[in-house]
Amino acid sequence: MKIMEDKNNDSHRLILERRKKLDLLKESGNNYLNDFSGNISCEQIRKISNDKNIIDNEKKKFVVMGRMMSKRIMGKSSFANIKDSSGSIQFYVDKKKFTEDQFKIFKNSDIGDIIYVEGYLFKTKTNELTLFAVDFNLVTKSLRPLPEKFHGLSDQEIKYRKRYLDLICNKGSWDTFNDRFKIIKAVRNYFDNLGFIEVETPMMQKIPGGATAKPFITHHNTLDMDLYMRIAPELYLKRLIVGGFEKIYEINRNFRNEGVSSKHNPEFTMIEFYQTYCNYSDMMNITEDLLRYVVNKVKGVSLINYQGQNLDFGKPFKRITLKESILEFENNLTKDDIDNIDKIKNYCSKENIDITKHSSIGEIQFALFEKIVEPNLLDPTFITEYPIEVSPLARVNNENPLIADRFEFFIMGKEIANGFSELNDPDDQRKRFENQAALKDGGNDEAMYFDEDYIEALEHGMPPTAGEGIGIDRLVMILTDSPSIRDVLLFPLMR
RNA sequence: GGGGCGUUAGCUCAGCAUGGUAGAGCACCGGCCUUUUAAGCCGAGGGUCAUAGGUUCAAAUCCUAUACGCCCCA
Repeated sequence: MKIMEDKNNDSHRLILERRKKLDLLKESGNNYLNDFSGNISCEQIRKISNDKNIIDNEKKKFVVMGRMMSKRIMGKSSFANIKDSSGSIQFYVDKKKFTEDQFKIFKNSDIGDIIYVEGYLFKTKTNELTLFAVDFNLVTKSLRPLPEKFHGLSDQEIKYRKRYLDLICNKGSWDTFNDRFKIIKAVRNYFDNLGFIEVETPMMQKIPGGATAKPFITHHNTLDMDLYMRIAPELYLKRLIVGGFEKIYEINRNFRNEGVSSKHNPEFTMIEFYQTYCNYSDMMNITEDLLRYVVNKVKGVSLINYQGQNLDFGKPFKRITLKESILEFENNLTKDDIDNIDKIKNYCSKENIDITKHSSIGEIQFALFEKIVEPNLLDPTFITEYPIEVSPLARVNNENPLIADRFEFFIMGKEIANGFSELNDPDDQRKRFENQAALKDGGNDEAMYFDEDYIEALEHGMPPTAGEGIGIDRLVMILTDSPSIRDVLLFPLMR
């Protein structure tokens, strides 16, 4: 671990050097200034500079504020760069044009300081747009040196732990997070435009439901009761459907007490949305339309590249059933084999697929799918016809009682979304919960809890509804070409 | 849980196979420098080589354990 503890001399010396400069500023009452206004962003300046009358016009002065990122002093003339959230611009300091005090402040300023620059625009010999400074001030002293200017910050651990440094130094990281929030905004826009209402449901739940996952447990002192951090908002959102809402969504955090990997963080962001008088097929259409909208909104094109693989969101997404997908990726199995419990078990043991926790054929088919198909689903693909046993909240199919009206959606081998026609038969839901409770008693700590209160809500009548959850972090990974979920979480969990 | 890789100056990295006084660039400090842009030139400072043991006359280097991180597998 390379976390700075300031116990060595070099770090101390660099900070002391800057503290001395801060003391000088304090003496002149010039430290930690506030009350600035009238500044303009670097991006705005670049736009304005297209007007030829602005260049070399000493009467047109602009104020820029931001962080000083580089500094080149050459005796009487100096160049430096200032960066704000919109970009950066070079400024020029002519020693003769500054008072002695002004130049002293400039000379004593360090890379990383927050500064104020006022000046007019001109172009250098190399045609770079530059602000000719007529005034300069140090607004906020930076007491610690920034990482190296050319290579930036590359220590993965410090990038995650001290994200602010990563954001200052690495344009790529900045752009990724900028895109992340554009994506979330585009998703919201999409549903708002369709007349969906954004709602909020509990993060702390007495009974964690809506997914098969291990929850985090916490405790309320005054009430002396244990509570769970939610693993999904699903059962509360469906209570709202019972209550009369017809189109709702929630974008928020879920918490799952599971392993940490490049695809999993204990807290992650999901959107769940529900619409009455719809089925799972409508949800697939919405998903396809939504992704096309978001990709175009954020990237401006429908063809993107993820880790070397081209992904075309413009063409129709593939739709295939779970069993068909197994046959597609495994030539040694026939359609009949998949439905034959002995043959499929035999195959799994040969392929080292762990099915010790599973007994029913549906569970084994699902395990087989996860192992041999899922990692190979590179292009955007819907998988349909999920076994009923692994879909305890989904409506049973009319023709085939062994499958649910459900789909999952994959890109680049990652599960991005899961949606289905909602199970609104309270008696069927009770049986499904009973099965889950039995699994839990049997030692499966990811199985669902029995939620009597939710059954009661269904007994009041939930209109036919379809719903879906989309993993926002994974979607952001795809759209920002990020290999790890930690690259799209501002502050990923670190030990 | 198993395996592989990594941790050296504030930052980016050499050095380690074959043990022998700790290196560079950036940053910082001093000097020179009027259109630079990874500015340049001269000079100076800055290290418990992740931690703890071990082997050895001698360990950043070899061995063991631990911590933290990254990747792969379960």
